[in-house]
Amino acid sequence: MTDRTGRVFDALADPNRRYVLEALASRETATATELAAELPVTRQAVAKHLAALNEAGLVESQRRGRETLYQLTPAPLGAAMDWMASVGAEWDARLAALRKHLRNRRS
Amino acid sequence: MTDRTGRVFDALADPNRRYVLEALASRETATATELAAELPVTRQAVAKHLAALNEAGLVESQRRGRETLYQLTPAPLGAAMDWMASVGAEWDARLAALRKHLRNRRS
DNA sequence: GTAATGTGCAACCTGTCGGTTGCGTCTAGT
DNA sequence: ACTAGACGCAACCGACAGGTTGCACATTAC
Repeated sequence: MTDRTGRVFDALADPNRRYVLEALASRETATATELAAELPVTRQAVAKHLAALNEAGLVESQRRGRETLYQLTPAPLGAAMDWMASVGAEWDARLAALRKHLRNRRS
Repeated sequence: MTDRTGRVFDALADPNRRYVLEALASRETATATELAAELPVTRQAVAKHLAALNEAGLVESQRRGRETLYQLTPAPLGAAMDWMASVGAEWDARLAALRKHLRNRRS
């Protein structure tokens, strides 16, 4: 798996970061101060989270005047989902093989 | 989102833990000492990771004699994927609406 | 021009996480 | 019975992540 996918999971591991993603998903765009108003942490904490999300490629920033707007970029979610799906699928295949094997032995 | 999904992301955030999952996906079953042999850490470290994975519902343990076998339980991955899919989908919908709005304004 | 608003940066604190070491226990082999 | 292998538990440690405070800088409003 690529290292980028690792950073996605790392970004998703924090509850506040997940809330930020949900908020951005329903909002088109938002500033750090706006998001901080809905969370029990300071603006700087939110700014750090946004930096982490940006590092993971989940968010893009765009400065307009004195405020910087953040916007969701959900593409890396796909790669992460692919990894999970592959792990699950491989295991499912093993399980199916095992079941078949047991059925054959029993008969 | 349920708190259980949060623990899944938390579990997936560590590279060694992801390696353990991959190993279990290709192996049906494995012990902590076996897995530790393939990783640059001690058995106890792997045991802690397996405990975390178990806490997240991604792994089940089963003691047989003097060794405990670990086995993948990929079900919680589904819930985590659902969360990601919903965030991505909501954003996609917003983006589509924005595109339509822009196209209407331009015409 | 000046005050207010919004940011970014840096230092600092604290808890937790990943990891190790040490030890006691249980099971399997001989 | 005794030794070796596999565990679990607990204490300990270093590093880093999340958070706060303080401050300087840029941009808007009056």
